[in-house]
Amino acid sequence: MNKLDVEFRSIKEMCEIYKVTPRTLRFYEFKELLFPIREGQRRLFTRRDQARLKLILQGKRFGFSLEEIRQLLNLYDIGDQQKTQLLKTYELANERLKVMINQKDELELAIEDLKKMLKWGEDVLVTKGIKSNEN
Amino acid sequence: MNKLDVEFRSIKEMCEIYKVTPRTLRFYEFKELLFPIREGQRRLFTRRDQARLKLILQGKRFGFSLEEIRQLLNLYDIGDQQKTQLLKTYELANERLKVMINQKDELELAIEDLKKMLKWGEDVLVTKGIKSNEN
DNA sequence: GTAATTATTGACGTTTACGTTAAGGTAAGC
DNA sequence: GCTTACCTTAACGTAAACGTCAATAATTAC
Repeated sequence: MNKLDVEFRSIKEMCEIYKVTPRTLRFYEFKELLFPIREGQRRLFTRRDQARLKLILQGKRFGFSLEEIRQLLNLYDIGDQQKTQLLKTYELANERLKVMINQKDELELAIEDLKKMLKWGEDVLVTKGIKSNEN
Repeated sequence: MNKLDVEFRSIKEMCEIYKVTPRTLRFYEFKELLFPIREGQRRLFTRRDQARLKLILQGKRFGFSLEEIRQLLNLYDIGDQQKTQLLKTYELANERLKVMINQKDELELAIEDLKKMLKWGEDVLVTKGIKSNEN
């Protein structure tokens, strides 16, 4: 009966553990990303919901939209998935990876450009005696 | 009288040259990023507007918001700027650079994680005979 | 002189991922 | 019996950066 390994969690517990707001969890349920069961009115989040939430948060880090994440979550509900669907999901993730790598390259370029601009701006500031050139 | 070096440009010309929509240019004017003059009703974009637009598009690449860009544009209108303001602008750009570098690091981490997930997904697909392991 | 082109202002619509009240239900503690 | 804590649904609000009409005007082409 360990608090760290219970079957169900209240919305509050979920919020504390995963650093999200109640609104967020309800929103994810509304969007069919989570499927908490009910005890009367109240939501009880299962282990499955917790696993899914972890993946949702991961997915957000990857820049997936919630809708994309919803699709990706099917990758973890394999039993009832058709092969085609599964493969499609895999490919979706692959495409996202490409996008992310492009983003990274773009970002690196932008960083370089901004660095140049800063150097220029620094020169201007130094010339105008607003900033010293030490450091 | 070269088309490549005229004093004023119509909104249409601007759109073609800089790959933006009329709405965008009007929006930038509304937001006080551009200051086209008027010939009757019509807007005429000056060289200054063009220079500013280039910087706006650059700024967007850097992930600046339009409001931040509006402030940064003051860096190029130096004559009437107070030193304090100028330095502040410089520092704003510097902070943005830090943010961008953080973003890049985050993105690189996310890419690595996604790669791992893809590898795992690939294994699953291969195991299930949905995908071959060649390539 | 009329159609086509290009322009204008105005204003509501779009997207995403929630935030923010409002108004109330339920259970525990004292 | 009352407070307090926690929960619920419903529904409008928010941000950014424009998109997308609508209605109208001026210019140009033929």
